[in-house]
Amino acid sequence: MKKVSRYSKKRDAIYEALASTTCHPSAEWIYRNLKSKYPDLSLGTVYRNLSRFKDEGSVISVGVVAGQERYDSNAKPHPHFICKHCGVVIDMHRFSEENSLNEKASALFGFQIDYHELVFHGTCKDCEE
Amino acid sequence: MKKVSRYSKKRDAIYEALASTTCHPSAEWIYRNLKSKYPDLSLGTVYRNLSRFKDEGSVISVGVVAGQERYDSNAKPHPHFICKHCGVVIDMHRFSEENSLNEKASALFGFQIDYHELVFHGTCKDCEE
DNA sequence: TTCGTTGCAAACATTTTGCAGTTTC
DNA sequence: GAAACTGCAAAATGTTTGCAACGAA
Repeated sequence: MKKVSRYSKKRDAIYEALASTTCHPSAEWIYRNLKSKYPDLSLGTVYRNLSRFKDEGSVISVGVVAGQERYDSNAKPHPHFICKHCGVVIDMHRFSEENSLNEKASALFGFQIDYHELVFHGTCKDCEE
Repeated sequence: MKKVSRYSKKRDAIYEALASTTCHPSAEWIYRNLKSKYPDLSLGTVYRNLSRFKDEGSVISVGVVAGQERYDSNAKPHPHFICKHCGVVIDMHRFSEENSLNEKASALFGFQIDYHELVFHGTCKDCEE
């Protein structure tokens, strides 16, 4: 019953576009980014593949910013910072304060916890003036 | 230039509906909840007032769950748990592990941080079987 | 009477989907 | 050749908005 996966040049390109930026793009950003190289690319294909990546677990969603879902090819959860002015999404890797949060939360509340999201909101350096 | 605020029975009812539940409802949930008591209530009014509450700071957004924005009348940020199966959103008050996260993040990265969101994802007790 | 608030429906923006044609294997 | 994949455009979904009627001060 399982669907066999077949190679697709565009799927590779979509993943590559996502993996080679740190800007946590939206589906539309990826679409515009690839449109010049693949003029017949369709937005539906971008959505379909992003959805597939999420199912596979190779891509995570950073959440919805200004109405658009934003994606991250770094599936290992890590904190993010979102600027309330320009909407930029910035990784906060080295910030590993929260390694044990899941266990603590699980112990306290008894939920079965897969992962957590930690998102800081504020003003980025470019928007400070 | 500032708009004077006038009393509105429906605005009160919308806030009250939000404040008297712990389910972090969507706009549509509030609409359905009030529809029997206010048969001529319109969904646009719910959205308009929720948006107003957010601007005033009396309500915060918990984020978008399954395509719908979810609201919380407890404007003091606190962690949440979201079940990946049924979408229930649960407060995690007593969990205050993260009081100093903002300062730490600010010191490390230099951003001006207003607040953060901490959301755990997993399976709630009802969906475990 | 003024002008903030609402209902309604149309407009909007993002995402999903059906289908026929294309590509991979 | 079978079935996965895609383009396209239509549909679905959640939210916003314009406008005339309504209601609070």
